[in-house]
Amino acid sequence: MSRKSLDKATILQAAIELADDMGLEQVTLSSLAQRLGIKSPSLYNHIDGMRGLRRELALHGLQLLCDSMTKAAVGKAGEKALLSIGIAYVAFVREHPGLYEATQPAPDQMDEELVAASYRSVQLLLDVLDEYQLERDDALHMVRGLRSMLHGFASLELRGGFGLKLDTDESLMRMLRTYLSGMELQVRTID
Amino acid sequence: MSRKSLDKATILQAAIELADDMGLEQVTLSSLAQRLGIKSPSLYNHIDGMRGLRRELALHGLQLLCDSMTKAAVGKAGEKALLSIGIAYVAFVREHPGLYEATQPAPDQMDEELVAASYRSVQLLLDVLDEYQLERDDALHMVRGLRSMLHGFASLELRGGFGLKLDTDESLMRMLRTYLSGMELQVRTID
DNA sequence: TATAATAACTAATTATATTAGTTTTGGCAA
DNA sequence: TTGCCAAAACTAATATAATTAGTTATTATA
Repeated sequence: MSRKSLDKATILQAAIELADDMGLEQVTLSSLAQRLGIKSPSLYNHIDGMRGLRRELALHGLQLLCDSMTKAAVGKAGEKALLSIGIAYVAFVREHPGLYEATQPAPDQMDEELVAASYRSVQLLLDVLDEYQLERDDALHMVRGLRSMLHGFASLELRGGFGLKLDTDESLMRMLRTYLSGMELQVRTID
Repeated sequence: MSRKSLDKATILQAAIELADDMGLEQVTLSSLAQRLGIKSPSLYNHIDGMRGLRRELALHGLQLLCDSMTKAAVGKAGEKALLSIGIAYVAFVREHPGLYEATQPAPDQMDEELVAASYRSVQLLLDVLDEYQLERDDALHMVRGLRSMLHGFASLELRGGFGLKLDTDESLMRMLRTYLSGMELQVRTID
C-alpha cells in the first residue's frame, strides 16, 4: 500500500501541475490526493495541511521565478539585461500561472523564509542596476518600479485583463523601454 | 422577522466592510449572514450565491475605483492628471483592500458587463492621453503600461511586498514620473 | 525474524455552499 | 379592516473540503 512512499517533491510537483492546469483555487487537498492516488488525510504525513502546501508552493515558485530571471540576465548588462529579465518574468507567469499566483501569499502567512526568497529577486535587480551607480535608495525605488510593472503586467494578462486585440509582447517591451528610457534620462541628468 | 427587509445595497455594503476589514477570502456567506443577523440561505433571496456576490463586488469595486480616478483627473491635464489618477488609484486600494481584490476576478467569471466596467478606466486614461496625440495603438500600449504599474504597485503594497523601510508614496511618484518622462521623450522624438 | 517507525487508512468533526421545502410577514386590494 | 399573495425569512438536508484522532499496514533495520 505505501508502496513507493510519496515524497514532498512529488506532491509539490502534482500541486504545481494542478495549479497551472486548473487554477490555484482548484488545488484542494482532495483533488491533490486524488491525483496522487491516496486519501487526503495521508497528505498530512508530508505537508502541514493546506496552509503548509500553499507556503511550499510560494517558496518553490519564488525560487523558480528567480532562477528564470537570473538565467535571463547571464551575460547581459544594463537595458539588455533588464529587458531580458522582464521577458523571462512574464514567460514564467505564462508557463506557471497557478504557481505564480501562489507566490503572492496573504500578508498574514508571510514569514522570514518567504521574505528572503522574495528578496532574492530584488537583489538580482539591484545587481543589474549596479552599473548605473545610483544611490541606494534611488536604486530601491527603481526596483520597486520594475517589480510593480512586471507583476502588474503579468497579473493583468493572467486574469485576461488585456481584452483588446493588441499584441501583449509589444506592450511589455514598450512598457519596459519607456520606463528604462525615463530612468536613463534621470541618470544622465544627475551626472 | 423580515422587519426592514434587507436589500442588495445593504448586503453589498456589509460584504465590502467585511472584505476590507478581514480580507476578501474571509467573506463567506456564513460570516456575511451573521453580520447581517440572518441565516446564510436567506442571502439567496437577494444575491446569486457566492459567485453572484463576488461578481457584484467586482462590479461595484470597478465602479468606485473608476469614479475615484475620474474625480482625480477633473480640472487637470497631462502629467498632472496622470499623477493625480495614480495617487487616487493607490489611495483607493489602501482604503478598500478587500474590495479591490474582488475587482480582479478569475477569467472564467468574466462577462460582458465586467469587461465594460473595467474598460471605463481604460477609456479615462485614453482620454487623458488624448492631448499627446498618439496613434491609437501607441496610446493603448501606454495605457497598458500605466495600468500594469498601478495594479502592480497597489497589489505588491497590499500583500506587504515592499518590506523595506522606504517611503512607498515616494516610490509611487518616482515610478510614475519615470514612466511619464520616458513617454514624453518618445512623443517629442516623434514630432 | 521481529520490531519500530513511517505512511497509509477509516472514521468523525467542523465549516461552507447550496437546494428544497416551509413559515412568516408586510403590503395591497377587495 | 381583512384576507390574500408575493417576498423573504426560516429549517432541514446534501455535498465538498479541511482537519484530527485513532488504526492498520508496510518497510527498513536491529
